[in-house]
Amino acid sequence: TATGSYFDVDFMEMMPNTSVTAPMETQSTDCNGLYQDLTSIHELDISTARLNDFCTSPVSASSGKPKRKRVISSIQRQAANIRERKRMFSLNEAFDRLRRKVPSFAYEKSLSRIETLRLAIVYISFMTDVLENN
DNA sequence: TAGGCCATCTGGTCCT
DNA sequence: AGGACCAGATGGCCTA
Repeated sequence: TATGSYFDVDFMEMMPNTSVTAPMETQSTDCNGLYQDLTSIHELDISTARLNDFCTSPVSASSGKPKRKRVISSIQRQAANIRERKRMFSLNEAFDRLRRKVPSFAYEKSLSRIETLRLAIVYISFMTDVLENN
């Protein structure tokens, strides 16, 4: 395939409980309006990739000069989406590991990400105090 | 029903 | 050139 071995990984297999929604109007939909599984992207023919139109963004943040938008095909966009999902998945794994290290009541519902971070800060501060006072 | 949380998409920027 | 990272936008789900 034109997309290489990266797409041999079926990411959705790694996240069986992840609900896949199609909130954006730009997402692919099938004839029933259902979300098209992006993991089948490796089956797409690269020759069908459509380049986005060129256009200019207002101003480059670094140079201040008008800058051309990066051209990205729909195939590349889908690949970037998959990479982003994978990145967020590893971020959530890290949150889960942190959650397990932070004291909480077992009967409580799982800490949210922001709660986990805040509790971790408090916990680390507490443990630091304990160490310094011994 | 409003608000919090989350998953996902997207485009911009940085880095290799 | 392309991947990683990031922040904003959007929509779904859940709970008070």
